[in-house]
Amino acid sequence: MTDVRVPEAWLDAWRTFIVGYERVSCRVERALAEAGLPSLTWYDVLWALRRSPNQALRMGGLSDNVLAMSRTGLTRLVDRIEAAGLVRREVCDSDRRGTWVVLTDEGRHMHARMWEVYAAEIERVFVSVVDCAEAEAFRNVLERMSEAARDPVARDAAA
Amino acid sequence: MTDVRVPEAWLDAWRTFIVGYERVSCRVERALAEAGLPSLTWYDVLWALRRSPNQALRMGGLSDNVLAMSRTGLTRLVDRIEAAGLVRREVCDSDRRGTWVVLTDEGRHMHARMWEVYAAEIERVFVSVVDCAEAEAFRNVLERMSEAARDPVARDAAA
DNA sequence: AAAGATTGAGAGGTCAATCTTA
DNA sequence: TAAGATTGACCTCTCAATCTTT
Repeated sequence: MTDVRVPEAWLDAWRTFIVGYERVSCRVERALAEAGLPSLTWYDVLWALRRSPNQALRMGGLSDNVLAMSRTGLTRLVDRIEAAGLVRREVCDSDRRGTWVVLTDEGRHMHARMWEVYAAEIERVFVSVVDCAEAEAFRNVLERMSEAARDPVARDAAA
Repeated sequence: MTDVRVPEAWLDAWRTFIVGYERVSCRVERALAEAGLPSLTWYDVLWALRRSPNQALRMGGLSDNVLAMSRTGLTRLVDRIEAAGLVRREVCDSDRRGTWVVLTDEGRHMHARMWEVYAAEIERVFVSVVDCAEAEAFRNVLERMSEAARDPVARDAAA
């Protein structure tokens, strides 16, 4: 169960990380659902577009922003979001292989409504229980973890 | 984009949290897959059983341990893990409505093999980049967040 | 009637193969 | 031939309905 490479103190923190993420993200999803709004997956797409130059991105660019989703999955996701009228696809003139995904007015409005709910939850589960110095230390730790997770998985590292 | 309720410093930390979790969990999944081992979902089940009194739990008890999965989803998941020979189901004598899920020897062995790989990744992305005091502060923050996320979503809070 | 668990139908995801344009 | 994006087949998860036992 234990292992010399992962001392108990770090292991406890790791478990709390996994469980904490689950609890917190489930809570946000629940709040959105109860408000009759789409899920966080949709939010990620709307957010990525909202902050882009012309509130538009090509599928590839969108894929870079929406983690935890394959390119294929993103195609299906955009299909649904487009069917809901929140984005529209446009052919890319400079490179006709590409497709632009453009945020519509409805999409902008939906993003705002979702942010209302999302922000309220972030306030409750994070801002209200963590002071500024703690938030900074938290961010700092997570940035190092992200960085350490970036490089390729080391196979036969000992060889 | 910004909101008075969520100051920029906290919002940055929140984004790093979401992205960091994704990166880190993807890396662990990748390491398991490349070692030809099952996913973290299976690990959670094996781990919960491994640490239980008789290395056995009823479906309900298992469901409490395996977050991020509905009761129904757990039934299907256990179907597959059982088909792989890592657990077996047994009727519960004291309450014949219930089902025991029992860890097999193969299951114990698989858990150990998976932990090898999992621990190596935890070491790389967490232990090696965070000191003990930081890990403790990290755990502390996440525990407060978990706690804040626990109570029911507040509807009509202002009413 | 309620609790423990499973099943059928459907939503959403992935991989490999495909289509189109560069 | 390679790159951008989509499609087909398949896998996994969820909700509502169901079956069995209390």
